[in-house]
Amino acid sequence: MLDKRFILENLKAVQENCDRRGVKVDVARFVDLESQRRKLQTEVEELSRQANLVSKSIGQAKDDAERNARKDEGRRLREKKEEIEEQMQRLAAEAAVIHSAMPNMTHPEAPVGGEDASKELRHGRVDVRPFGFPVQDHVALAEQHDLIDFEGGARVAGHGFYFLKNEAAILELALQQYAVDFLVREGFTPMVTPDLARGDVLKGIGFIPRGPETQIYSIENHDLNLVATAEITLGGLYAGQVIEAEKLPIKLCGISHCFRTEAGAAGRASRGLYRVHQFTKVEMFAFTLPDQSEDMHNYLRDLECEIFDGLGIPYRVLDIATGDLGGPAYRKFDLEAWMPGRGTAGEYGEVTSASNCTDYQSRRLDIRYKVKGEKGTQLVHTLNGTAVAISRALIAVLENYQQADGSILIPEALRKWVGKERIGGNGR
RNA sequence: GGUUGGGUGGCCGAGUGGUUUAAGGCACCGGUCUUGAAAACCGGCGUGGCGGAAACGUCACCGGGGGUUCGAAUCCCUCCCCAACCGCCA
Repeated sequence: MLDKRFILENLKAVQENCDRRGVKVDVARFVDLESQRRKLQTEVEELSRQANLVSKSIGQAKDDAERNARKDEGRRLREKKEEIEEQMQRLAAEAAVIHSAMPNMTHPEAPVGGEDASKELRHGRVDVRPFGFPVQDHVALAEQHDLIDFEGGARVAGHGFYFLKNEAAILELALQQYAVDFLVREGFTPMVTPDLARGDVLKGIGFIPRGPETQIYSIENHDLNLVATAEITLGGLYAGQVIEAEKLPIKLCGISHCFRTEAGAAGRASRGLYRVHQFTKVEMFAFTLPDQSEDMHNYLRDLECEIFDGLGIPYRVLDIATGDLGGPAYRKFDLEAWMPGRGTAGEYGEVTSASNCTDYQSRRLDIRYKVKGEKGTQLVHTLNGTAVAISRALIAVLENYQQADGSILIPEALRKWVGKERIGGNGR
């Protein structure tokens, strides 16, 4: 959520921001409703003040007649107040709908435009090179080496689910180990998080559970939902808390399963593991002081680069355009890894993203910090970034490390956890 | 799933209809004392909205919502959450 006062004082800038981000919101209408509501609020407060005076005077009434007269007066004031409060609530309800639709403000350097306007910032350490033999996609490779059972997944849970088998199962664990090991050395606190969370936590982070457009699986008869990312639980961890400023920044690394209905996403370039209903992810999350968040954002992006450099996978970094930002993000960087088997001649596919959500999430979740010796509390900034989304990373590993003989090398960095250097060929 | 007890300021915690203007403590801030620090003592100290240049004024807030009343942290209804124990269970 944006700060209401900020919206009132910056109507034009907020409207322009919504337009740039392709969100249809009538900011002027919100300002109008909110101004009216505030006027009524003042009236209500004046009536409350009078009613309080009447209440206090009752003890001093000299007889029953006077006492009763004052009670009548008090009742009259209360009824009038309730009437105005009702109007106020109608205004507030309409304003709240507009308010919650407003996206975060945007970093001034974020490229303006739709998806195609996203700007490439740089490439990874490893170059994309021709293979010199016909490449296979990860589905074919997995079939050849008996690594993934899509049919079995479908039988048990439907399309979009799968069993990882053999080296793929080991690689899932190895990728987690690799990412967590790396992040712990960077000072992140490792956490295995709940895979379910309450509706309020989802909403605070910016997900909409149980709507017609929802991407979230919900549990029947409970206010619980399967999380789409550990961002939800890590952000929710500090909901309603006040953090001492000297403890910031807090850097957390969460391991969770992620569940997404992917409603409406069928039929696109989503073969095999690319777009699935469940996957495992190692997520980075940070709480910072407001003036730390931009540096933290760059840091998270650079860590993502280091992780993929370490795996030896080519990638590019995108500064995501305004029209393609989610609601809470002030700025977002994506890493797209080279997937040689994707499309007709290989394509980049999104593998991580890092967002600076400034105070947009913390305002709704009520996460504040307090500076020792200073009065009051302020909202923290929150950031999140993918360390490794296993399913997509697996695609990149399998496809980039395939060899002319059909075998697949294990990336050097993962060998100590996989315990071998090659799938197929001489290795098996 | 069952039973019981709980939810009050940054934290702990008192408080069963009107000096609650939310006691007291911790933490924090200022001061006295001290070479310095600690301790002790004195004073200050919740959050948010609105008005105001400010001093200040005013309203709201005791898990959420609703109700009773001139007046609710306190009484009633309802929902949520937390803890402990029991049952079941990897």
